[in-house]
Amino acid sequence: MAGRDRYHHGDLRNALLDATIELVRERGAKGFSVSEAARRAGVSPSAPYRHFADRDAMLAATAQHAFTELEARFTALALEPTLTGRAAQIAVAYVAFAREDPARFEVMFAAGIDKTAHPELLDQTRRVQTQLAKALSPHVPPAELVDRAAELWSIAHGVAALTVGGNLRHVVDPPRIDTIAASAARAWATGTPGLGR
Amino acid sequence: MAGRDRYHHGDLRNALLDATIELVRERGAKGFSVSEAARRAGVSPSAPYRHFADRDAMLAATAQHAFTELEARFTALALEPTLTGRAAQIAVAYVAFAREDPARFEVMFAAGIDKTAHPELLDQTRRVQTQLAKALSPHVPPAELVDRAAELWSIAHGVAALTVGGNLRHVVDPPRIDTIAASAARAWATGTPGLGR
DNA sequence: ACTCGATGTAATAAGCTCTCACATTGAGCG
DNA sequence: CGCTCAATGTGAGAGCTTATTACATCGAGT
Repeated sequence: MAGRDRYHHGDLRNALLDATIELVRERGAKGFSVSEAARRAGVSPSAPYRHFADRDAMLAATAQHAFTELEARFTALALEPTLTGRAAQIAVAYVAFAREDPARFEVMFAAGIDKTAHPELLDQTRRVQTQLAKALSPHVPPAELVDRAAELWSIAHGVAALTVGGNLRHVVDPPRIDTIAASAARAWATGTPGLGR
Repeated sequence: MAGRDRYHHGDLRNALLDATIELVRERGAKGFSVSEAARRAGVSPSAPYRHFADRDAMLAATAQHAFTELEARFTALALEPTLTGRAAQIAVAYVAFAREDPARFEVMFAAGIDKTAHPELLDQTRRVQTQLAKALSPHVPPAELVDRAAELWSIAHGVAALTVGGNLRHVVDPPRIDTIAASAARAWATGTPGLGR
């Protein structure tokens, strides 16, 4: 509770981050505004600027939080033993992550944030790549790991991005999306030369 | 030439579309503004509203133009005979299209346009899907065509989106992107059960 | 008790989207 | 040849937004 109507909010930064993702859910990244987030947190329009450099920084901080959630999702997977099993498992988990909360995914990849201006986000993309490489490592020659991980990421990301972007809407209906992700990943793993199973 | 300083521009709609894509190239979709586009076309800030319902409609019209360019790119392909050949060829062409002019790709997929509010764009997505299905049709059982085409699109789109979004920047360097696209598509085609080559 | 850094406010400049009444123009018709 | 009308462009303005600046308030330590 922490008594309302106090001059100092107490946890404004987090309140603003909550308001941000909520706003993106309601109106998309385009519809997000610093002012409205401040309004919802019950502070003046200039208060957020004590905690974030600018509008983009608020979205970037939200994106970073989303990236750590994705990271956790991956580490929580009980990886299957085979390459095809893992590939499908990872792709399905990635797509599920995106579809559960499209706003999260939008902030990470389609909010127009310049990642070179927010190095912490570049770091997060490296971590994703690293996690995928680690999952593949038992089944892929070390020299190919980077490329194979990028390929798997691309497959999962492609299904996720096209889906949440509404580009497959009149082509594949939602329940079948998981099937598409699993099937594509499985075929990729099966056809990947060099090794696997 | 068509004499300057005339009250009526003569081809304002097209001039605005040119200004739009140019602006997106310079500043991203987020940085695009109706006012600036009008300024560049040499008309008042309200003139564009005679040709487009709102800001989104300008971006949507630009996106539609981009979709027709992609369509043309596909029809111009001299398709290879094998499934793996075609898959790689299509994926590489798609990624090349995205990388040649990332602004075009951004407007199509990451400008935050609500495609359900612009049915002509939904149509365009269906046409992409259809073109891919047609390319795969000789090698894939009809019952699977829709899903397989969506899978190939996802693979190509994943590589393209991650790349132009800067998410693979510190992982895979640009020249190798084509390799990734071709390799992923080839593996997918090779491992796709049911048929192929 | 006092001070000081952190956090919030008020006021404001500048820019944007979109609307509405009005101006200008060219094309077709009598 | 002259008129009218629909299309196209302008000007002014309402209401929003981002971001800055000077000022206010508060709590944690000394």
